[in-house]
Amino acid sequence: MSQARSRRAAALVPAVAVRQNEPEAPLFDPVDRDPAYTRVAAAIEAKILARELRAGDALPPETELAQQFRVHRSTVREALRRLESAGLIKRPRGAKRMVVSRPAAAQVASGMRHALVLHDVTFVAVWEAMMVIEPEVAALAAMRRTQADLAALAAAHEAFKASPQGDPHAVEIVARFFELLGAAARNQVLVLAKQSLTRALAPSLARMIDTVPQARSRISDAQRKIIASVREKNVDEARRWMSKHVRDFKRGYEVAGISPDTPISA
Amino acid sequence: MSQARSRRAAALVPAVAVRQNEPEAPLFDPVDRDPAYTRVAAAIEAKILARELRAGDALPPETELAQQFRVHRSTVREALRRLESAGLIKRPRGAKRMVVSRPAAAQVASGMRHALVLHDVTFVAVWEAMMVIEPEVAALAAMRRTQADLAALAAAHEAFKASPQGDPHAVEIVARFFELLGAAARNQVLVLAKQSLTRALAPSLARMIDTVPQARSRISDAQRKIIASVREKNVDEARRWMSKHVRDFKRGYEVAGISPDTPISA
DNA sequence: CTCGGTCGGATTGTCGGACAATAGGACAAC
DNA sequence: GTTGTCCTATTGTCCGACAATCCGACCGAG
Repeated sequence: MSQARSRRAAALVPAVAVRQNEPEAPLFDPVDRDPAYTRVAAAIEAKILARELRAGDALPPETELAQQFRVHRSTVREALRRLESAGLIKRPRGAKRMVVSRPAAAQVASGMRHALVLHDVTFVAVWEAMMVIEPEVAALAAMRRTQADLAALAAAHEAFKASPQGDPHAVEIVARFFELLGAAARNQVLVLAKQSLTRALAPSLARMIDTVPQARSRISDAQRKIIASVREKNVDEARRWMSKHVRDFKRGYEVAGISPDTPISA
Repeated sequence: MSQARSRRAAALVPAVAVRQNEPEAPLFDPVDRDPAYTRVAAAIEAKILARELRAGDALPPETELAQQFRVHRSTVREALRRLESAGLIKRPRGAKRMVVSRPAAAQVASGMRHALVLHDVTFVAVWEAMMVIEPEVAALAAMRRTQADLAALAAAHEAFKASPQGDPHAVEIVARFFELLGAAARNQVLVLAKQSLTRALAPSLARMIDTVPQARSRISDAQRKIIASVREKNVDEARRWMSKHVRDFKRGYEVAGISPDTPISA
């Protein structure tokens, strides 16, 4: 560290630097010269992660931040946009000051969705991940579900059955079923991962449901079986049925004539 | 809430708004009045997701964007910071213009890590997720690994064995082992999810390894077994050993006297 | 003809300053 | 108490400016 600093100092005095030439250890680190807005953002981010600024706290006004960091207000604002997009701060509707916040699940999910879409991730890849995660989540849900969870799941199931053929909302209801199951599993990490997957799959899933006639009844059946297993805390059954359920999605795609290698475009 | 809203709306059209007052169906949607920088960011983001702007393309200069959107350059810059933080655009070292890019895995992972940390997610929660994902990833890796994958895994394994007791890099090497296995599994989605988990766990894992004397040899053994199974394409064995391996982490924490409910603080 | 130096144009990073709009609070009027 | 009014703090947006730096072109020396 102090090495690096003194070396960098030498860069300002060419005569010194030219004389030494050990081939090892690149002699010069790339001089770190990131823009001020980056550093300001990093400084605030650090304070948030270190809990010195807690969720709900209001940030000092921009002018004050500008004074403290000795930069222009515009620079502070650019830093704030950074943090805002990361979900670390936000302005509640109709509030003046920015407040510290914790990134919402939806935010993380949307970030992952962007990544998946732009990396041309295929349908099978997402499906495979679901095959890994969802059955285990169902199993956990079967172990930990409460009465409230069951009620919510049942409600979602009814909503799906009630949704008319060709209803564009149907997919959202399916997604909600998955999310509720995640909630019942009481594991925030898996919930986060799951949510990204369902969100990514939703658009193409919608096409599939509309194309394959028997899709709706199969989904409905699976939901019923899963709810039953979860109600009875039958862990293995829950896992098995969810496994079937997810596997069915792929079958649906095949029937619908959608190639498994289709990238999940927005 | 809706009271306040209708009041504000009523200000714009007093006569009409005042007359009707059904309590249901909020009568007015909240007028969307998001700042310009949000809309600019959204507009560019849309073009990127729609592939009209492809990764590698250079964005028009800020002044030009400002002209096109009819906003000031400062406003454009705030929008750019938004997209930059989302990983949708970036400035390659020493490039002038911004170029469109696809969010790197590390970026998504760090986003998820922030979320996990700030939501006080506990060690067990992350561990549980690993228990779900990692064994299946190992299984996939056993099916799909190439010679190159094996070589890389072996190298990482050797590096770990060679790392001196108390080496702070040891954890990084463990993490690399996991990442390489993910790469061998040929599923970008799981890789993304995995990476977030190992990153989140790394700091506390480091403490654990330094505290528990037998941790190093157990990890080393597990890696050896896993590599062997993957080499022989023995799917079930790979899954089993990885399962053991991850389970061992929790045991290590218990031995080290770290409570499973410890939040994974940075 | 290749190599290093120089120059100008294009763009970004940062700054100073300005102003309208609005949230929040205090306070008076009904 | 509710409503209207005024004040202040703070944000959203703009204008204009300038240094730093990258790039490419041009040029002179070996």
